[in-house]
Amino acid sequence: MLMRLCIIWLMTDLSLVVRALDEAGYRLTSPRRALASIVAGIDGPFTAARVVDEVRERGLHVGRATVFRTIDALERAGAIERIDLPSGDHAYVGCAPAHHHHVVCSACGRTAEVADGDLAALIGRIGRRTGYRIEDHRLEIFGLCPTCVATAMDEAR
Amino acid sequence: MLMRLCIIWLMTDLSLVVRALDEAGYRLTSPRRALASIVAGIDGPFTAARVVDEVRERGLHVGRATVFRTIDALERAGAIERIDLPSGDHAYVGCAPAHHHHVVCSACGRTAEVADGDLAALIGRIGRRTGYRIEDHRLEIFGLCPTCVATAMDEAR
DNA sequence: ATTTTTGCAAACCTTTTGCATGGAA
DNA sequence: TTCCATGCAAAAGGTTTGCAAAAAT
Repeated sequence: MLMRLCIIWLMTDLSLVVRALDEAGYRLTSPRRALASIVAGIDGPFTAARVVDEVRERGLHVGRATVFRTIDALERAGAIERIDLPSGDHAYVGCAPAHHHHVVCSACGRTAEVADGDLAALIGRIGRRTGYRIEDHRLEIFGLCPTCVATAMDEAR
Repeated sequence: MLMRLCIIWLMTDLSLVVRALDEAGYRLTSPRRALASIVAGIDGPFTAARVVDEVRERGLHVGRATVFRTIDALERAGAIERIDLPSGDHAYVGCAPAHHHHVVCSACGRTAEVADGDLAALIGRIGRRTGYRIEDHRLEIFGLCPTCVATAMDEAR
């Protein structure tokens, strides 16, 4: 079992999510508030299916289409950002105004910071070398956090 | 002159794809050869749907399932690599044996390969700093290729 | 009052799977 | 001859859309 480690942005805060929707001109309806709350309460990357499940588990009256439409609205509003998991699934992460990169182990929840300066320099160098005017990039890292490495070693014995 | 150069290039690429399949222990069937030819002939990233279209346009007798199974085989054999476009579509690009990354032009789809040296150093540094045992990584870069930058400038007058 | 949003269901699109047949090694 | 691979069709997911009713502004 390979555990995943992804670079994500700062954890989501409910009020930030709602405000982003509001400021982007979206009406603040109760389904949207409910979904904002769900999204803000999920730690780490989440899929649309995960949100749909959460809706069902909480016994909320929110349709599947509304989940997708709201996720779309949240993305347009800049409250969440889509990432692509190695499995190919589309996932989303909350995103705060400041772009501080974190490393998070989705298994145990431990986080570590990644210095962004090096990556920015690397991207800049690549742009210069290839002649491309680079507008966006994604870096995904996969591996084992220290604790999980130890656990894996124990289990392998 | 230019045409001949093109043909030679395509054939070389095709043989690489077929050889990769062979060396990975896959049987060389005629559907696989046909699909290898299609994949080798596509310039830039391609989706499974694109391959299915190409099969239909050439009037080939190859089922949809075989397209997906062969793309999977090609990926396992290391002949192609999956990238995720900003649109969320799954696409594939042909790739040389060595580990590397691509820069994808968001306007025309041209790709350029990126030397991995610096990134490997960066990943190593992240691993050392965070204590994570990093097992894999993916870097995708999007921007405008030199040609499209020029075009954009022209259009902006 | 006007415009947006919602839930529902059905449509759509991509990808996978079961199975009998056909082909490669 | 022995598996592996194929085509077909059906299923399985994931996402979008049409529409009338409901809610926000």
